[in-house]
Amino acid sequence: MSMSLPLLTPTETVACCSPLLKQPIGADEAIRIAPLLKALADPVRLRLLSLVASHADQEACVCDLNDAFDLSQPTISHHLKVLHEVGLLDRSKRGVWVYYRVRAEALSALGTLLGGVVA
Amino acid sequence: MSMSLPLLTPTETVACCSPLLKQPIGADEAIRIAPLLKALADPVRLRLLSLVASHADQEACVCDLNDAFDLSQPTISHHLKVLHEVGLLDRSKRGVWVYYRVRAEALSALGTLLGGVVA
DNA sequence: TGTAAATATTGACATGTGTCTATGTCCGTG
DNA sequence: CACGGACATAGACACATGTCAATATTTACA
Repeated sequence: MSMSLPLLTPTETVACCSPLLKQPIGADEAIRIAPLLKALADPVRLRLLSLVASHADQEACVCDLNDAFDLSQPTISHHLKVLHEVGLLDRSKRGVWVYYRVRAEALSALGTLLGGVVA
Repeated sequence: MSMSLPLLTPTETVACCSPLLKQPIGADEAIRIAPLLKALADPVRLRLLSLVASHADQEACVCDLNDAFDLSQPTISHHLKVLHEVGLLDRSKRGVWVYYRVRAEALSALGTLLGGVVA
């Protein structure tokens, strides 16, 4: 957290468009970030995240998600677990149902790292 | 759209897409984007990308990169190939040396997809 | 209490991935 | 032309990952 880099040479300024590109990332930092990207780097999980976020109240129960894929229930459950474990999805149980919700801060932190700008 | 999206590289796909959270991403779209994230989802490749971008002129030759890691030369070559194949690194050979350069648009497109904002 | 529904966990399997050593290819130089 | 250096490719191997069927767990309700 919190690396402030005040003085930039012209070259550095040009290079600057994302924290990743501003300066060499540390080995430990890379090890910490990679699992987040790895969790996202699957088509099913990308769709799951997007589906949950697009759902009413930005949350969805597993029953809704299962129907959206041609995959077994345990497989969906597995993917949700992966996203939850890296902190991209919040999980709350209400009765028999389990609801997942996107942790937008986590996602946008990743986006910022890569240098994106919201349209 | 939907005229013909057959021949889009992963990079092109990301470049034109709305943020992941605004609407459910399509299955085909997810399949094209995931490889980009997968290429990034490795600590060594994250550092490679960052190192290349931080280098003078935003490009680096393999000889420089090899020294920065405690890995064999073929392993580094492999990772660079992965990053190159998804369009995150440009490659140019000059004499005996090969120089890699970050394709910043590709990265920032990904960032935008995830909803990040440059600080 | 017993049964059914919603999720999670387990175990198995095929496939993918990161790494290495060994070898190949391309290029400059003597 | 031959040699050496820079980088890529091939093959091998251990380990991780995505998927499923089977089973367990939790909860509501008759």
